Amino acid sequence: MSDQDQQREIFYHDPFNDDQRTSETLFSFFGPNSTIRDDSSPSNHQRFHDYMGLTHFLTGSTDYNTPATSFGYSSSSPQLLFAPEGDQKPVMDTGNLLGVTEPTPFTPNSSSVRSSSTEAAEDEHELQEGKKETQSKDVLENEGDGSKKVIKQKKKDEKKKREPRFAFMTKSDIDHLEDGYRWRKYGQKAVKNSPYPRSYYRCTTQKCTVKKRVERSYQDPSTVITTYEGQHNHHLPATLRGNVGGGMLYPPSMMAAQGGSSFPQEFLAQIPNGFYNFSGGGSRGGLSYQQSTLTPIQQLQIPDYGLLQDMVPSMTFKQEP
DNA sequence: CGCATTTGACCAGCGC
DNA sequence: GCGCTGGTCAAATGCG
Repeated sequence: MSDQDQQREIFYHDPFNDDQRTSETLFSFFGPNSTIRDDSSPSNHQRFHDYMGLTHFLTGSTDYNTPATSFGYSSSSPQLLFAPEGDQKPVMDTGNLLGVTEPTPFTPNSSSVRSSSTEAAEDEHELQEGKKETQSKDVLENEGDGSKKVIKQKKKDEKKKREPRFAFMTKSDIDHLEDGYRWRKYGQKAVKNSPYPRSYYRCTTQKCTVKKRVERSYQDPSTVITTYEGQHNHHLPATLRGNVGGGMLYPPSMMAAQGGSSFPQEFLAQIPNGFYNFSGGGSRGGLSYQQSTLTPIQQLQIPDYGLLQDMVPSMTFKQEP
């Protein structure tokens, strides 16, 4: 994979609006001039409303499964690389917040544009998902040739199913960021053209099929790319390392948000002046999590929030049958 | 002892 | 058809 490919991996853009939007501040409510807290601005209300669309897309509208539970609680910054599923793949990516500047034009149904490793990997992953399930089914059910066609069709059908999935990038020394859930590592693979392996995790909660992949960007080793797949069908583990809901894992400034059901708003409100890099962290041992420090990521280029306005409704539509 | 991690093997999809 | 690749499995191992 070329460097270009690697870069593509982390900056998909709105397929419909790249040519219409200003290049200055995308995702402006996270930006340096963020006014998300300014309730006096009607436009901000609108922005907020739209963000909730995004949130619901990500979470399937389950409060306990907000993106915040995935990245807000981590010890690193939520630089959202929004990777919705579906053929259109309108991936809004703030991955280029990390110093990548040129927006990548997105053409719906354009496999060439989609051919990032992340995207491809996700597709691959999804295929594997269907594969794995059908694998056993094949063994159990496919005794004769007659059923092969049925199995194939099954695979096709399953291929269409996509778990809600999103990715984000964080600046962190820690590969596997705490997010409040318990994960079991079930695999690790070397990543092509990268010295850093990709790790595969599965939620340890029974009947929860959520998975995540964690890999470090070889271009920026300080950047961790985390991809979540699926939605938790449970709340945060009650006794996670001695902390209810893993609450102690997060900086006090984030605590208010965690307890509430309307976390996304509060979570966002907790992030003043754009994306931040939560450095510091804590001990896995239990209560010894120290308060994270916040350091702004200077090289951020915040995407135009207008992207969201146009993207979210359709994405929400796609994701919530 | 129970649980998590490691790691080599395996499988299927894809491109050539 | 073959090789490459990503994703998963599962036995072995480590750890508290």
